[in-house]
Amino acid sequence: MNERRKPYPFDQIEPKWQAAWDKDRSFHAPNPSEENFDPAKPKYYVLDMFPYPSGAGLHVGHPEGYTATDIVARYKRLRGFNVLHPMGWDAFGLPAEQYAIKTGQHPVITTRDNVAKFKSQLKRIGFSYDWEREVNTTDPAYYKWTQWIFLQIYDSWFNPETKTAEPISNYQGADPDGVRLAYVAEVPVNWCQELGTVLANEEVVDGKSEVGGFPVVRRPMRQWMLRITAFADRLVEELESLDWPESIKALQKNWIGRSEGAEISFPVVGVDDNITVFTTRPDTIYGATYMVLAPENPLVDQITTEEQRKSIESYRAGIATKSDLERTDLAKEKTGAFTGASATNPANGEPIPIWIADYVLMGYGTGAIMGVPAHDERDLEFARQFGLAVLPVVQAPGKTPEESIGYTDVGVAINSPLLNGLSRAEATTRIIDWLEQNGHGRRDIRYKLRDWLFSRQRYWGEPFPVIWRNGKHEALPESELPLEPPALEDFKPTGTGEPPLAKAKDWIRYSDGASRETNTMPQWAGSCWYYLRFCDPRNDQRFVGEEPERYWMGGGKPGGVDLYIGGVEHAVLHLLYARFWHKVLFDLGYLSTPEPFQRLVNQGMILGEDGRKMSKRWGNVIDPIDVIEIYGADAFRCYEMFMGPLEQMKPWSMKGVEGVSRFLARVWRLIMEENQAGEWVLSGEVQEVEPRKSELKVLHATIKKVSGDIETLSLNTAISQMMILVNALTNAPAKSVSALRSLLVLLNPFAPHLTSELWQTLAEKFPGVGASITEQRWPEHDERLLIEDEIEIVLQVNGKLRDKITVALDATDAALEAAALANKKVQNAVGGQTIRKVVVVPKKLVNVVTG
RNA sequence: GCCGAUGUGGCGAAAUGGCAGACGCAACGGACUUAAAAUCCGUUGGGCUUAAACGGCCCGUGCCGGUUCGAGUCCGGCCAUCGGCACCA
Repeated sequence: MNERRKPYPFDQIEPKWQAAWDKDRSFHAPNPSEENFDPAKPKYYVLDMFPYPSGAGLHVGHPEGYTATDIVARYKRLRGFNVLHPMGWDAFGLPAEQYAIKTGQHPVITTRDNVAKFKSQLKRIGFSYDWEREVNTTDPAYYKWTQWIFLQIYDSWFNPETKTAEPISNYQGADPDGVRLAYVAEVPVNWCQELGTVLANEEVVDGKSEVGGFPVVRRPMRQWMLRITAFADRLVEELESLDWPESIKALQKNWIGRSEGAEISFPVVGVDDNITVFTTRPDTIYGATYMVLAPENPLVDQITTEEQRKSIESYRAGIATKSDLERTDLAKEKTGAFTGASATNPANGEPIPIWIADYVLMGYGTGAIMGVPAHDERDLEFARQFGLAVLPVVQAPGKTPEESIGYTDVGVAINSPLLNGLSRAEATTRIIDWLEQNGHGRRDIRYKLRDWLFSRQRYWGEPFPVIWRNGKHEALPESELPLEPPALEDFKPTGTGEPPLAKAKDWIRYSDGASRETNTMPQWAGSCWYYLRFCDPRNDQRFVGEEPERYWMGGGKPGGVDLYIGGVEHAVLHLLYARFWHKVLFDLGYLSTPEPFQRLVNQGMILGEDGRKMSKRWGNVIDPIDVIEIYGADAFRCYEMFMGPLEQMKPWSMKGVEGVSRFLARVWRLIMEENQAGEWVLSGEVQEVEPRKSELKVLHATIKKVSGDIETLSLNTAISQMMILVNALTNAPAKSVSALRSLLVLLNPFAPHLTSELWQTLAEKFPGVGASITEQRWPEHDERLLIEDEIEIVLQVNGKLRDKITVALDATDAALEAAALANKKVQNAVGGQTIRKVVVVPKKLVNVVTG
């Protein structure tokens, strides 16, 4: 392979400037108490979702979001902001541990190597991170505070009166352990045998583990849970004020799944017990013709009659062997079994049979429903399957309205004695009031969201700062943090559900009979608060100092992280968990804003050149470092932004990279030329002259467009506009130093190395240019220069373009109309038709309407 | 089924209700060169008309309809693709 001639010497200038930025601490953001802190500067916090440093290194998806934030960070600095733009490592997790199991190499070592690799790769792209703020979730100095935050959660409860988290010491009830925000419960959990651990609902996709795609089964286990459900309402409501994509808001709302309705009690005939159901349609109670319990519902044992016991037991046994996937298969027929018992419909006193069926889930509502075939498709299907009573709905064929149930075509209820004549909304209110007054039920809200299963049976995670004494848990004293995991030879999961840490007998022993918790926290723990640590990463007294927190998170309106960019895959995982922790810490008085991330943007996935998802399987994976070798980091950055809208999914194109690389080379040759010896020197065409009028116009149009486009993250069109400018300047006989100065500052956030080098070269010959490009001010556009004295007017007949004419800027409407009517092409198009109307849009067009 | 996003040239894509296709890729033609690469200049949505050029005309933003002097853009109804949720009562 012969050496490809480089379009400009990026291989020399890129390492040079990266080293210079490091040496000069160019991108260090001082905190309020530090020297060089300028209180006059507004703050801007721009954050990337920090990566898991895998052994494979960066792929092209990482730098997409990172480049966008880097452009914004550099732009805001030039605009005079104090910019917080940090990077760190989310380094606990399965791959490092699995690698350890395979090779025996400790995850600390693998993590260190992988971080070093990631960091050197990120540096090669020229990101302007403040590396002095680097954090690593696996660093004891970091997870000390993860453990500390867990203890704050453990020591809190949710006060339903104030709807906030409060210290457990405020709790007046008898059983504080029953209300803690972190608690232990024996619950059916998602157990993954292959991974040897339990998983959160959010980590299970289609009955398989999100990591690895291994089967997941339901199994009751004692686990640590976080009471995220207490915050369900606030997590939904407070989404409203956030500048997030609607799709992400919808995903979170959907996941939380709030539904309003009522709880209704049905007395069981002949047994001193009630079956409580949750329904969103209490107004349909008159149509309830049977009840269904989930097969796992403990009430089943109490109410089943002797004759039916056998058939109930065999049905339950059949269900138990089924996976969640089989159970929830929508295509299958309804199954169920009769308990022999019946219940009384509280609304009309009618006895109705009680069944069990697997279409009713123990995990939602009360694990029991009232069957209303007239209103619910699933109930109807079940009733038909088993020949249960189905009340005809309004105007069913062959039925008179008198025999029917439901709402008439004018929307009022019939054959529902308490509700007749009411609208659906009125009927719902009326029936709930009636149920409440008569002790049959109450208004209720239910959520799909479950409490967060927070413990894992893995080695490579934060140990819980908890000890057990006489079967009861208690907090480890704060002075003993960080609690480091024991040194282990064998990291393997035990396979039984007992955590690997249980093998470290010495470590477990705490003191006089007390022992340590052996579960570890899930990977999400460290990422729940890293954005806070970035504000004050070296503080060893507090998880974040009050002043830095107030400045970076509280300052400005409305506060929080000003811009957060990352992948959509975290919509219901990281982004929900972090909001939850943030709210707890906010309630406890540690934070100044109720929400962590004010503006969120998701970058779209980059596909392979073949339009498929990049994967080893298709052989279409692009390695960013390979691209940088050939085209340089600036071309790589610009191409990733030029591909298309940031949020959109789009395929990679090497030809596209080449096009952008050509553009950067044109910028280079605008200022540089090769001398006889083949060295690049300042071009003789660069002169201290005023730009021509046409150049000034396109320059100022570019300043305006690029500034606006960076604010809205329309980075592809910002680059287009700079291409237009460069094309215009290339055609100019003399290259004006002042125009080049502006161009370089505009392009600097996108191509920082190239512009830094060119700036330096310019400044050597023309001292007025100014020392360092990173210390320049962003140019302002002059609206007056954009105004033309002659403008083009579009002439239309009936909305169709017929001609264009050039007129003076100050031409009156009447003059425009006259010019249009005098135009030959307009006259041709009008023909003999009468002119009904002439629409004149000043400075734009004239539309002649005939009729 | 429900929720959300997206449909524009050969391709990636642009267009505050006002010239559809900016910018880039690819393709084609030209300049430079012994030649190639690189670079520079030009053409490029489809069709019809014309011997050719100039010009002229028609069609065109997933489909059907509506609002408007004017719709890629707004409204209503469909279709397709992608993503999420899903016997959630």
